[in-house]
Amino acid sequence: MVFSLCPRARQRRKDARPGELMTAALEVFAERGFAATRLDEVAKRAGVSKGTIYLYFDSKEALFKAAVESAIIPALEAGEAIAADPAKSPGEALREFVFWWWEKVGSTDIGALPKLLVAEIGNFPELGIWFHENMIQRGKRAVVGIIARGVASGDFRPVEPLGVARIVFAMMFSYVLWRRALGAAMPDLPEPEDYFEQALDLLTHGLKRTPPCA
Amino acid sequence: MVFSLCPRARQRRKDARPGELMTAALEVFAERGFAATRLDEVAKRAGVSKGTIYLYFDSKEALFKAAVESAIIPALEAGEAIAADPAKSPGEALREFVFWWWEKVGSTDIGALPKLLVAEIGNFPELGIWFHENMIQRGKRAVVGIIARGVASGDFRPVEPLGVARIVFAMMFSYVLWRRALGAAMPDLPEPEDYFEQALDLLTHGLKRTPPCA
Amino acid sequence: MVFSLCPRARQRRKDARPGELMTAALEVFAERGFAATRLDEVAKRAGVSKGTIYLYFDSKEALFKAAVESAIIPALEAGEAIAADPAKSPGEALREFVFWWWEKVGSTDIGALPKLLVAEIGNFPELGIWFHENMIQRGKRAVVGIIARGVASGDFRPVEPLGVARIVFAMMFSYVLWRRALGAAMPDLPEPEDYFEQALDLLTHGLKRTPPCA
Amino acid sequence: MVFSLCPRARQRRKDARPGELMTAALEVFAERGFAATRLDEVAKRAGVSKGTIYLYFDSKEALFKAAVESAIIPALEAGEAIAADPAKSPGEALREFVFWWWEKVGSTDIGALPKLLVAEIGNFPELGIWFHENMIQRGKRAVVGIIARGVASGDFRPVEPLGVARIVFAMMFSYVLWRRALGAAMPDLPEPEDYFEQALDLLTHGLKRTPPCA
DNA sequence: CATGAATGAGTTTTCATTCAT
DNA sequence: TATGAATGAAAACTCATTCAT
Repeated sequence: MVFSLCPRARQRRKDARPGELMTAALEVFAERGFAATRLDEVAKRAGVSKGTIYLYFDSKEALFKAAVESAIIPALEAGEAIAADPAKSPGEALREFVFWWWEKVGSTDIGALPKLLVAEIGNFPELGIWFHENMIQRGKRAVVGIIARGVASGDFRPVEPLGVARIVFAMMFSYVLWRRALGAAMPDLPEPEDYFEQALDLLTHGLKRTPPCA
Repeated sequence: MVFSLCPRARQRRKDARPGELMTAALEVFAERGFAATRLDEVAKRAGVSKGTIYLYFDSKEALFKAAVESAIIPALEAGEAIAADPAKSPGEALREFVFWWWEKVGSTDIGALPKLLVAEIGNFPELGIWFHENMIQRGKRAVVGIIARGVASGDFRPVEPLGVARIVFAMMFSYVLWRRALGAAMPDLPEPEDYFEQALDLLTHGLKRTPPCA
Repeated sequence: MVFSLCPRARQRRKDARPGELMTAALEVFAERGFAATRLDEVAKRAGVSKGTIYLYFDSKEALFKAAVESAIIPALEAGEAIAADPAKSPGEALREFVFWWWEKVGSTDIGALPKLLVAEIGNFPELGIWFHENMIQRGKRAVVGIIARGVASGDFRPVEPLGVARIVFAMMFSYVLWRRALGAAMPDLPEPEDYFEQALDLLTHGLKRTPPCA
Repeated sequence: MVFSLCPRARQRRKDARPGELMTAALEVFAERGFAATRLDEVAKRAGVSKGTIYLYFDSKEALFKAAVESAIIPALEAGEAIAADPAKSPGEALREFVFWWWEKVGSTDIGALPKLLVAEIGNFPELGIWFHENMIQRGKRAVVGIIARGVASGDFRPVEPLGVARIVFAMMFSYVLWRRALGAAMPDLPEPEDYFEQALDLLTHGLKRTPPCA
């Protein structure tokens, strides 16, 4: 058997195609936004011709929505798995949540969604509502659970759990945007481990020096 | 021929036109993104006809850049004024910085820039570099100064000032994006005062309960 | 004043444009059918660029419907005027109706509709219903009135008026189609006056020789 | 490998394919017109895949022409048989011709041709010439023969035979178009027997009441 | 032979840009 | 200056035609 030097012009991969197209599309949409994305470019990245897209999707908008959902669905499923493990201390659980999120969400395909969302929400308002209800709310609930447990156990000060969740999300949301959107322009952006470690430390111990006991 | 009843009106109008156009443009660009923005819509919001735009700007891109700069310049000028007032305690100075930023930047026209930046950086990479160098770096330097002073004075723990600045910016950046982009979809978004107050409190005192002195 | 040798590239004739476009469109649609008509061709015949069409019509289909209606409406109005003049003998009234129809309908722009209708009814069924109700029914009613009057007065045999109307319409419908569609292929097609004269004579007196009175 | 249980089926199928395709094609072409017809639809109606069409026909146009001819050829052959039977009275012969035409032409696949012809003559002028020469002329000659015989025998008034043939064809042509094109929109269209009976009666005896012999 | 996924030329449609008024 | 009708290049979309299986 020999290796084909030139890839076959016409491949036949009906089953794999939609996924390939959605992956390529999500990439370009996240890079350029919906309106600035040319289907030619998506087709090129998926290694097919423009017309092929229309075998699987009715329109550019349909492709956009399918691509977004295809990234969201595994995130949703992953979200189900975030069970606050009661064996862990609340501080440990929070740390695990953040690192789990980065590994399974922020650093994967799904991590392209926040940028896309911010950019396109003005043009696809229903996308924002969907995203908020299904992703943000759900994530916050997980964090709120952890914090509330910590407050109840006396590990944490009597803080407002939702307020803490907002800060945690601000930190994750910002990092993924900075990395995805401003990556090239921000050479001083730290590695995720360092960033999250440092941020969690600050969040945990605060800025203020604890006065020595008298 | 008839006499104009108000001969100065047109003159005044003429001088104000570029500004009016840039304001309207920034609004629409921030809402829809560069590619999805129609000059028809910008013209309509500015109350002029589409052709008029071309009397003042060479192209859609020129208008975009002018609109962005017109929002950035006052922000830059305002930035100059953030002198860390040595009379204030570091904690107080940080709080003042955050609220000043919201009042003078986040809640004004300039607050549209982060969304625009996130959305368009893929299409206008130079915009990202410019923005990072002129806005983010400068802002961070101000915060770093405050934190370093606090650490030196013993008010703060010996934290890494740049790391703190990142958290502070994450909090501001996220809030302005949530408000601008997700506003309609997030009915539970708190008022800025509450959000920043709560976040600063957390940042200052941390989550962890301080154990009572033995 | 001199005559402009080259027509101005950019004319400004907002009020006249829709009509010009619809006229050109009806022409091409009638020639080629809806699907085979290219908007480029319509634009060329109307002396504008392709984009101009979209200033006045939302889509090719909208242009099609507007063009059809614009031809139908004057026909409808003309139809209102067909009052069976009671001063005329029924034979005379029938003759006048047929010639009026040819002059005001068959030989005008409206005469393109039957061909268009036959060709496009499979793709635009609602067009057929509209056409039948508004044009065919109305025309038949006029003829039925004339025939019924003739039967009542004893000028005509006791025929079924609707059956006669069908024959009269068959004759008009066929002629207009033959002339419009097959014109080039049927060099022996008679002039309308001769055709209708001959047809009316046949219809009036029949084929059968009247036996001489005994 | 399995044995085919019915080894001849495929063979028989293969021979029948072109005919099945042409029948399906004529149907769709007559419904939608040439340009609006999708080969996908033709294939579906013929129960094969789109690619199969190209095993038998070089192009859409070739399929169109073949489908048209396949309907025309039996009509031509049938036409040869219309010998004016001298045993019949001219009135009887005319009546037989019309009913023969309906049964063998108008109500069969061939009856789709007039609609197709009217619709596509602008795009296929040669089709019009062919159709006129081979179908219309030939049919008219048959009718002209009958009428001339009737005039010569004194059964008919001394009418112009070609003029009569035109009326007879107008009646047949209109009916087949109305039925095929406007069928759904014209619920009051009479049955062919009634229509032709009534029309022939009118044509034979005329509208005018014959004055009683003095 | 038959299939139907893939292609790409050809159309429709959009909209930044121009320019006669 | 200001207007907005007109333009035409560019992008979305369709579908006859091809070809690997």
